[in-house]
Amino acid sequence: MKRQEIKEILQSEAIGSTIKVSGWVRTKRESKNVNFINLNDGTVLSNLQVVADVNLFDESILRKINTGAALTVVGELVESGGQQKVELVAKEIEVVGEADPDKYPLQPKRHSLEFLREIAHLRFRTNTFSSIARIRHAMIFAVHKFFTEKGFFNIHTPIITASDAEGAGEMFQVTTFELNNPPRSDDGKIDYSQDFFGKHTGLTVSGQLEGELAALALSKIYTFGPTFRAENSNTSRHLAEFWMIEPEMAFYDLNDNMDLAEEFLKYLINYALENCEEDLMFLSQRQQQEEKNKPQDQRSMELIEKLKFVADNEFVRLTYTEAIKILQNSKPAKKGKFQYPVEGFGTDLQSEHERYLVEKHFKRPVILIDYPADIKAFYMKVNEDGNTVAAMDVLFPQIGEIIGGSQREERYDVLVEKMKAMNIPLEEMEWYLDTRRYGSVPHSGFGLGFERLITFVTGMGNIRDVIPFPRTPKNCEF
RNA sequence: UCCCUAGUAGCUCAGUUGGUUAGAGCGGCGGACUGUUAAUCCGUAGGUCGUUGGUUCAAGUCCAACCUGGGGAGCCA
Repeated sequence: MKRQEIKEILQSEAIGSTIKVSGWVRTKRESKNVNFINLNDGTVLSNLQVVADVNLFDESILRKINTGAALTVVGELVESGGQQKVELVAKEIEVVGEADPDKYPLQPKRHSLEFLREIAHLRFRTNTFSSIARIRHAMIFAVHKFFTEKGFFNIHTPIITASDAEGAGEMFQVTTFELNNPPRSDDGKIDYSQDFFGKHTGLTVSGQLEGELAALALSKIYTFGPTFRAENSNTSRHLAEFWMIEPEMAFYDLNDNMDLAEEFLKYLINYALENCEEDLMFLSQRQQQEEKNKPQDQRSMELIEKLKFVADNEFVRLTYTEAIKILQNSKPAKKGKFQYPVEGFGTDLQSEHERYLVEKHFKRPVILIDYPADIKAFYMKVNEDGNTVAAMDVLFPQIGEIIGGSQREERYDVLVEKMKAMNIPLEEMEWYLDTRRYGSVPHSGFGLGFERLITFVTGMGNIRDVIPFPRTPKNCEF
């Protein structure tokens, strides 16, 4: 007999049919004549209740049915008298894999997220993490679906790269040298010409520069790959290894870029609302339970309500200069409540400022554009005023910057001047500059931190809980 | 990396101004009861108090350093 998955069983509710299921025991409740076993196979949040008549099964089998054990059950699907619509009356039970109840770390009770992080290899077996895993998958699929429908091509940009000129962060080094005795040149410096690639290499911090090359031939491309930053960041929204989506479009200006970013985010959120309802409802209840003891004003908006709100409302778009004015005239500025004062043009906006704009002033996502040139990367297009660049940051409540992007500087002379001023080694970037030498066109793109998106969609408070195996400073378990 | 904070049973936590055998709930185990819903009730085992050093007659409690977690900041996605 072919195994059926719990998802299809609960959908079909084929009363009276004999079926075979396999899964892991969540809880077992013993009764005089029957045992109730909640079985979960991960295909869906809900469990299937298996009813085992104690007179039908040997004591030695029933003893092995503990939380965490794997079972295959053959039985008849019947209407249930309890909370669930259907249940499985077992005829045969095979204990496929035992789980010693004395040692199995997951108990039928609530665990802290911090504890579950320490047993990340088992946390998939909890409602919370299986829900997140399913939503994460749905979002991966939706990303590819969105871009495919829009005529974008997915490009695999390299994971090992020699260009560390992107300025996006510290790189992890890639080498085959013996670290205690690397080859050295006469002046005592490490001689990378003898390394595997014949030069100094590292893990990518961004696929953007390579993405631009593809976009300036294929018109619209996107990357979706792992990204590595060796920054010593210890926050709830940074990972050393994360997944980033970077679309790059030829003949797009900053407005086109903003339109795409907003449409993209709303598409993804709507996809989750339409396809992950049960998991979202569970996470919503979980969040409300967790925040029950918080004072009213510190509780977050109900998850599904929050997602609908973002999907249904236009993002606010304003320039950096306008934002500075709003901040300077704000209550916290006048009362000296900001830890970092807003000094006027040139001030780098701090988290507290971004949060004020998004959470207090506008109460919705904000796209900030036209930042001062000196606080942004070399490749961003210089605006006509000469002081600002065509950058855009999409700011979300709670998580802050979810997207960073810009229109790129397509003018060869302007770009070279900028690179010189910012000490970018031109000789290593000739391949990039070739795109500006031959058939250069206006183009734009942005980067979306995939885990930040998942953090927002699931309502989780820590980015380490939305990636199966988080890599952070001092943490590379599993 | 900086600031704040925490580390006591498998998990979540309590532990008084330093004072004798370190407690609870949940989970585990044993039993009772029972078409149950993280079942309920009774009983029971389980601890090098993060590590190292120091102060003291005496340290879970005070001091120092380190390790690890959490919150915030910076860097950013």
